[in-house]
Amino acid sequence: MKEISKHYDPSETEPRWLKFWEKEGIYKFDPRAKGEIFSIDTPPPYVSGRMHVGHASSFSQEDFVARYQKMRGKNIFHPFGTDDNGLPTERLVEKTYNVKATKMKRGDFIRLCNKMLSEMTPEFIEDWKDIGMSCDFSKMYSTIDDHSREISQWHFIDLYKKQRVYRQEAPVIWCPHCQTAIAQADLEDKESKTFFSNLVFKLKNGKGLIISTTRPELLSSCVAIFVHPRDLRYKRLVGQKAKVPLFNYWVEIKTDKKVDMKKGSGAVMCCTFGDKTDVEWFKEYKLPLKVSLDAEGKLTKLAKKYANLSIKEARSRIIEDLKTKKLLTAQKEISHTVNIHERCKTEIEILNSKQWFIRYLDKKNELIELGRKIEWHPPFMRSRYENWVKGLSWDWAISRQRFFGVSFPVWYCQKCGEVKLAEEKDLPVDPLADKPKGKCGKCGGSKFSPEKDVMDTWATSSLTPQLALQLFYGEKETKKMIPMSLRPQAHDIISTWLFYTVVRSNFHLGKLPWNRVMISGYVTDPNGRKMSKSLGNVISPKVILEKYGADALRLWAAGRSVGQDLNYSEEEIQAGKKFLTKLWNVTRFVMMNLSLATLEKISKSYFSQSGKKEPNKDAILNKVVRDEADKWILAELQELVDSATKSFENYDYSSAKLAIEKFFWIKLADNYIEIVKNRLYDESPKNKKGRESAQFTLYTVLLTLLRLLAPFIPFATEEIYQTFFKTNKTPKSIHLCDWPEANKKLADKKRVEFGKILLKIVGQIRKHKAERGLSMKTEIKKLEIFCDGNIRKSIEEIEGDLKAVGNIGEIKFKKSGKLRIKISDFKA
RNA sequence: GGACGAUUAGCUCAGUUGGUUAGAGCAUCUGUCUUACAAACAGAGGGUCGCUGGUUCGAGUCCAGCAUCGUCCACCA
Repeated sequence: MKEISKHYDPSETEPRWLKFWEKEGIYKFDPRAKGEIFSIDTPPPYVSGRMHVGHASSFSQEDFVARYQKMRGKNIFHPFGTDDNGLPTERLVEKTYNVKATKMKRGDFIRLCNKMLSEMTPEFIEDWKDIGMSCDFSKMYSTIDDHSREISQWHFIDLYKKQRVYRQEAPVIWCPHCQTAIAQADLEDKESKTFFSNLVFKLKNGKGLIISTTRPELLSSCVAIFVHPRDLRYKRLVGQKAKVPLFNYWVEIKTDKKVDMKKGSGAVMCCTFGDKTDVEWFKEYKLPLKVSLDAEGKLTKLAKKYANLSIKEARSRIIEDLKTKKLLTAQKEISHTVNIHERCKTEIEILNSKQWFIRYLDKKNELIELGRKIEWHPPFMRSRYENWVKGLSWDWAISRQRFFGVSFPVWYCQKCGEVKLAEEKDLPVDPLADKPKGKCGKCGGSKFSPEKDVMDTWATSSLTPQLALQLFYGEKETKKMIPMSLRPQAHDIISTWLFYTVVRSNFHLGKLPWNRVMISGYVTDPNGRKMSKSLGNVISPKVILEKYGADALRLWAAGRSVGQDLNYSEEEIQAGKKFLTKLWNVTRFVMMNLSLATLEKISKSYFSQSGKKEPNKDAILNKVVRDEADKWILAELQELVDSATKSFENYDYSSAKLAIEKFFWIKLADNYIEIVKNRLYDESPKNKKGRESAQFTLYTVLLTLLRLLAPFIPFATEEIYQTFFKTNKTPKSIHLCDWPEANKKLADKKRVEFGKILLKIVGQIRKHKAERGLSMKTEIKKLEIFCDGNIRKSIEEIEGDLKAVGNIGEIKFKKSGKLRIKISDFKA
């Protein structure tokens, strides 16, 4: 027998098994392997710094499912990729190298992005390996590599042909900091303080009309004034004109129901563009376009003396001038919510510009219907999706005036402006470097200008099913593999990644991208607050891994039901580590009491010739297991297998974990082992059969338990399996073993019920001793049990075990309907 | 303003279709070296299940309303 330490040391075992799994290709995907395919659309994490603890928990949860399904005999497609194109990478590059993309040559900047990624990515991925993800890391995609660019461009062309994508000059949401158009989904809310100012617009008769606004800097963009049609105060003014202060031109007073009579003076100026309502009015009333803001968020020539000022500067200068000219009657500080760009937290503007859009507003109902066809775990997350789709009011703007992204496979004819698409066989293309083939289809022109914009990162990441599948499959087979089995992801990107993927899959293939989704919650700090750098409450998974190991981290992640937020608690992770120590000690106990020869003998009968099949149940039943206590724990085990399987089938890993843990600690460690201890210690010939029964039982229980635990704690279970259970006839890794099946012959409700009685008696003996401050070893001379005939019969069968566990001299039975015990005396 | 979730022991959470005395871990207290484990074990204390009504023989569980917290969305003049 190998010497084994008292404590389980993850820092020693985990790296060792990581290497082993990689070397043996345990998680490699083989499209031709046996078994129904279970495919997972793994979220490609964004390469920016290190893994977040939120990642660690949600990826662990995904991995529980993957490992379970693998043990169920499915052929698991569990790919891995990274998301790295777009603004966050650009911002990180700018920060890391202290450069500015807009001030550099485009090519130099892109080279810098690629350089940083190639340096960062390998280390970044290590974190995912370290937490024990069972992904096939041998083939990976990145959303900016040639593979992804080709697929993304191909799908753009597909959309173009299907007339789902269009280019149009229109008001778009614009980030002045990133200097690009962005999508509705890229917005966040921010509460901010500002001044609500009352401005005087002079009427023809010399009187003043009060307009309340928070955006006086947009005055030169004012194109109309609106009042409510039923507002009696202004009824006579409708159709008249008013003079824009400082800029002294006339705008018409119009009516619209969207005006809130109670807000400010009840009269509002419409600027192109201050907000979304302005856009609606602009379109509805065909108002003129007056652009007073440029791409950088500075005022244009239209603003005359305020040109080139920033919004903030212009605002205060205009306020000053209005004051001087007595055109400002009041100003009060208010707090309002503004939209900011999620990536850089800058307040957004609305600018008119030419952009590519994916048209989906006409498909809202269909998209809601599709959402209803997906199996949601947990189900209530679906309403978030529906809510989002119902609230959509802009088509999806997919062009970005940035640099590090997938380019559009598009040129424009210099003569007539017609779009010239790249040919599919040439993909991926860089229109800035490559030239289109042939002449303009419309006018026959042969000179073209490239599209400089790049695609929104979601336009590529919404194709992850295709990106992942095409690493292993051709185009046709990929189509067949969709819908995939599962999309796991966090709830904060339901309105982006999840929604966009549904959109793309529907437009390209006319079907769902996956059959079910599993939505994970957030990780918050111990006080339930979201972790963020500004709060300084971010916990790095690296620190947890070093201190407690991946298994402990995973156990913690398994502790919250799907979709629920998880607050970080070091105590809970410690509890996970304690569980591992306990598991280790139970294993040591079992192994100390099984000689190698016995192990071999039992192992032979346990595994059939094929080396992988189910245990020989009849052998267990008829030949080896004979004691009641053994049959009891085996009956409990069957119940556990049954309930854990049901939970996993329902994607309810946390219930499975709870049940397994409870069985392990309470039933097995605290009670069963205590009960059979003496039977194991007694090596006398007359106890041979009793001893073997216990040995066989312990072996069976432990190996079954290990397999149940393998999805949660892949490292510790592998260590134990490899050290004690693996033979040349068994699978080379526990992660290639079958998931245990409940054995109906061993399952026995009556024995489970009897177990409760047994535990009650043992509990009362322990309580008796504890209350008197006695050692558990103290001998009890006589134990009287008051019970009915049936129970007496069962107890008599385990009399030996019971005497041993309580160190009881003699057991007497008294007839009684209600179970109780009497401990008459004991020796000190 | 809308949608969704949460509210159960000091703390973190379980609690299946309504059914005996509402469970676990951590923390607290008492005891125990017991040939797996003192980083352990045994035992104990601790809860008006957010509030108010309703349905029911029976409600932590179902229904209605309210409150507090969280998330997403809308509002942004």
